[in-house]
Amino acid sequence: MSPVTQPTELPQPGREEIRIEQVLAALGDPVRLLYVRQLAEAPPEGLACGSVPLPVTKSTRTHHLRILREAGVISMRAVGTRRIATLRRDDLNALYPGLLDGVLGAPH
Amino acid sequence: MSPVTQPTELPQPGREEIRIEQVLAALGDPVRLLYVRQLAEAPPEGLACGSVPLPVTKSTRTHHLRILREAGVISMRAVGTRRIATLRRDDLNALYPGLLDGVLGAPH
DNA sequence: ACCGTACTACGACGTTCGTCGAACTTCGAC
DNA sequence: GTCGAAGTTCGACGAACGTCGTAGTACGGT
Repeated sequence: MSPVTQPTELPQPGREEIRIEQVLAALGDPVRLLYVRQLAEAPPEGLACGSVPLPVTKSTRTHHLRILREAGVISMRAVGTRRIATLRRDDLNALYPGLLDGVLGAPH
Repeated sequence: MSPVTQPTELPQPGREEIRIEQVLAALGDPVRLLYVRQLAEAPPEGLACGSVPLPVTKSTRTHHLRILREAGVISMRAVGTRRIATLRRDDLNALYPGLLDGVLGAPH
């Protein structure tokens, strides 16, 4: 069979579908903000989801990552059994210039 | 007696007490974001709370304004029976440069 | 003194949210 | 083929949230 490496991109909103309320609500949770902060300091081509330490269980982590993804804050692609996450910097900067830097620059 | 005009400032966090999670969560609600957007387009010296149209009742409005105030997003002072609200632009810009503009510049 | 306006306080309610554990899927390695 | 590692899904639970109506406070005007 031709098990060609699929698109592997998990469903996410296009740039024009991103809504500011959802982005802000997604970033408003301490666990998710912690995740985004660590993701922002990672190499440009992303990070395995599980490699970021979080004070919650696996299933709760999945829940939070989904909210970030559906809000348009992060992108996830499947690589083997892993998920690689990246910050959607370009989209966020284009839509809300300054927002991301303002959030990431806040007192840790 | 000396009914000197009191401080009239309602309790709010000092600049150094403002927490980014609270700010983002406060701005993440549609009703509150609507309020902040209208407040941002108002004259620099603020707006009477009740003069901003919102699709909720009085008591719900009070609730939301308190959340915005306690998060450090707005400032309120009493003038007669009215409350005048102002955006804490200086504090927010100093703490999270770019954030406020990013949020306010978002598609209406 | 009275009344109306502007707002706050207090329950109460239904809904959403964050959390978890257990069961399941998928993939890679041996 | 079997095992383990990485994630997801599915209830379930308590806590927090958004909403409302009623009652109460505080101030200004007449």
